[in-house]
Amino acid sequence: MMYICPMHTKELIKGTLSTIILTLLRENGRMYGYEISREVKERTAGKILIKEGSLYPALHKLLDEGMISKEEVALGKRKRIYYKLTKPGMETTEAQVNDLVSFFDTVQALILNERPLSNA
Amino acid sequence: MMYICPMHTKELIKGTLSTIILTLLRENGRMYGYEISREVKERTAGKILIKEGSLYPALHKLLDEGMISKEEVALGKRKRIYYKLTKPGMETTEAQVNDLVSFFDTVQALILNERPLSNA
DNA sequence: TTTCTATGCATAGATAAATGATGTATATTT
DNA sequence: AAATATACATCATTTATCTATGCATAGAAA
Repeated sequence: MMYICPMHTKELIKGTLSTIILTLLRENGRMYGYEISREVKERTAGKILIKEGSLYPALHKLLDEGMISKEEVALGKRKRIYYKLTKPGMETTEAQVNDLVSFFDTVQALILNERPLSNA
Repeated sequence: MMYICPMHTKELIKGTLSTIILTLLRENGRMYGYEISREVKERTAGKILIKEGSLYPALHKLLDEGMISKEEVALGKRKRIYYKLTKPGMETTEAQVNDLVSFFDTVQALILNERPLSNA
């Protein structure tokens, strides 16, 4: 059986991943990487699949930038790394969400040819 | 005076440009590059600015892929290159718009925490 | 008339984000 | 016992966009 993959979601549109991660952390308090990827898959009905090769580097980058902090937890012999937002991270999350939604609105208005109200 | 540039629109989120070009061509029949960049700037109130270094390579790629055709027009001593959609280009435009809007919806639902109706 | 701005296309090199592929390991289910 | 799920990691590749630069004509302003 073949899975028809939408073009734009094949490669996550660049710029959305960090915002997705940040908002999930804001919502859930703390999460670990694998958990994030599961939740995104579940809540988007499999439409968005974050690859490990994208997720872990993105988390490391957010950590380097001071947006999130980490806490390692032992799981028997395995480890799990929980992340949560820092204070700067909370502000950045807010800004990024506004920015992204605004961008989506702008592009949608353009491609769906929704003219400004003044022309309606 | 300083211009505060939104993060995500600084670099056009990758994946949106070709869709923008295609929809404008569908709407206007035929357009040339410079005209496309002007119209995008005008209709987005300057929020989206397509750079020449992005626009012309994108047009050439769409041409190579057979999505658009070109027609060179002499303007005195200058030239202007008009593009219009091919038949495959029309179908692709439709598909890309649906795909992009769907992706936007999915991401927005995720980051704005709009749960599926079944959970409401 | 000179100069600045707008029009118009083009390309080479840099950047960066996401992916694919691969690796290691433990835990759980079948 | 084998397959699948959990859990993190990294390297090399891809590719879309940007920056910077270039050339050239047209029109407006000074």
